[in-house]
Amino acid sequence: MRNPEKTKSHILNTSANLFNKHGYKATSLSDITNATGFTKGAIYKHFKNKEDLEQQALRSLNKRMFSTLTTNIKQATDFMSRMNVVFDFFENYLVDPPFEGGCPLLNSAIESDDANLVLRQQSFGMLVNLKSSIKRIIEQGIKHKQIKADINTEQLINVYIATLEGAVMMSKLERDTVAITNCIDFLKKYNLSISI
Amino acid sequence: MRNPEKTKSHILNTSANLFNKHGYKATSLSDITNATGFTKGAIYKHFKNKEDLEQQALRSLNKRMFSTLTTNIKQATDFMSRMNVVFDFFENYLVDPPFEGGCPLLNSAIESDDANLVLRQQSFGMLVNLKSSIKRIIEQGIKHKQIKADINTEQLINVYIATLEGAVMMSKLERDTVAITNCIDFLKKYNLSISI
DNA sequence: TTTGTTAGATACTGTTTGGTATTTTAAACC
DNA sequence: GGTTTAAAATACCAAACAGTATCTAACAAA
Repeated sequence: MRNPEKTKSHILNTSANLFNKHGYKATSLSDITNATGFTKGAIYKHFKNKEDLEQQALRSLNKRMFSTLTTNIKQATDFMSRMNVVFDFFENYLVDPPFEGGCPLLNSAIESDDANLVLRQQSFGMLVNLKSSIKRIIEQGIKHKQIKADINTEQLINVYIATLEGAVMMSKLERDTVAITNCIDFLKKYNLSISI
Repeated sequence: MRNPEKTKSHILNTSANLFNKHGYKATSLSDITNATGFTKGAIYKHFKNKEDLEQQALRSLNKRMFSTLTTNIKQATDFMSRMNVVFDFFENYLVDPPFEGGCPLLNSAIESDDANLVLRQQSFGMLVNLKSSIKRIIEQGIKHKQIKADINTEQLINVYIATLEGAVMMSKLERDTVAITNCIDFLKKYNLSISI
């Protein structure tokens, strides 16, 4: 009947979705109690305060995001198919979202400001993780002579992420996948141009 | 001594900056009274309620954004220099911001969800405006044989905006202009490749 | 100078917020 | 089966919230 671990993870997952969908500041404790069916007593049993819950929720989103991403990358064998995994991942934010509300990195980055330092650092950490994932793909691609060696790696990483994140924002706003598919097509074409 | 018009525009500008910097939901009326020096009496004299203030503030940001952008575009004479105006505009969000908090389109798009329909429609309208500005630049470029005629206009518009908006998000999060300058360099290089 | 109007200040309201103290109740253990 | 422990519910709190009603004072017109 009673299962504290399950309760905690349920609160964590549900609130993570709410935070990602409606924003951290905009999601109140009563929103969470309504969505989970638990009361404040249960929440404050497992989390120090709302900020603590926000941080753990974002960390949970972070984990979910990179566990699927990295396992899929590992299954791919060359530069092109690995980058396609990344592209599919971003496209899925709108086609078949792993969690509601779009990209947690984008959402937390926009909402976090100097007032919410820890949130800012966490979304910064997510960006660092995403960068290093893509960096590895590019370096492997160069190493195995799948793409040209003279490309500007750091620049390309920034272009990939910026374009994909911006496209998620656009497609979410337009409720239309055209923006994201256009951007991915463009990046794929670019990848062809640097492949050997 | 007393100047109701000036009071209204002062409240509008100050709250627009606060909304754009900290978010619409996160900015309270007392934040606005503190920042403006006026009291709630003054605010509710000029605005129906907080939502009305939010909408008018976003409309003001919208105007500020496109007035500078379109006048600068008009002063440029060919495709390359017109696109450079757009690039400079986005770069300035971080180098010499016309208003604090980054791009109002990006910020309002991320914060707005189904709960705040009017805000959503307004940021959607901003995106439409930005798209049509760039569309005109591209079509003029094709018409005057400054760029190749076989490019996918709609796709390129989406790529431009997505990359620039995403780069603003990244550079703001990293507090470093590398991301935005990298992305702009990349897009400029692409523009060279399609120019005649 | 008086009067009417309105911009803006002040004081107040009901509701919601995050958070706490206390109580109930379910499971674990002896 | 009775006792201990801890999970979760309940009841409460002060502060902050958006919003309103009332009051004051600045300006305009007479």
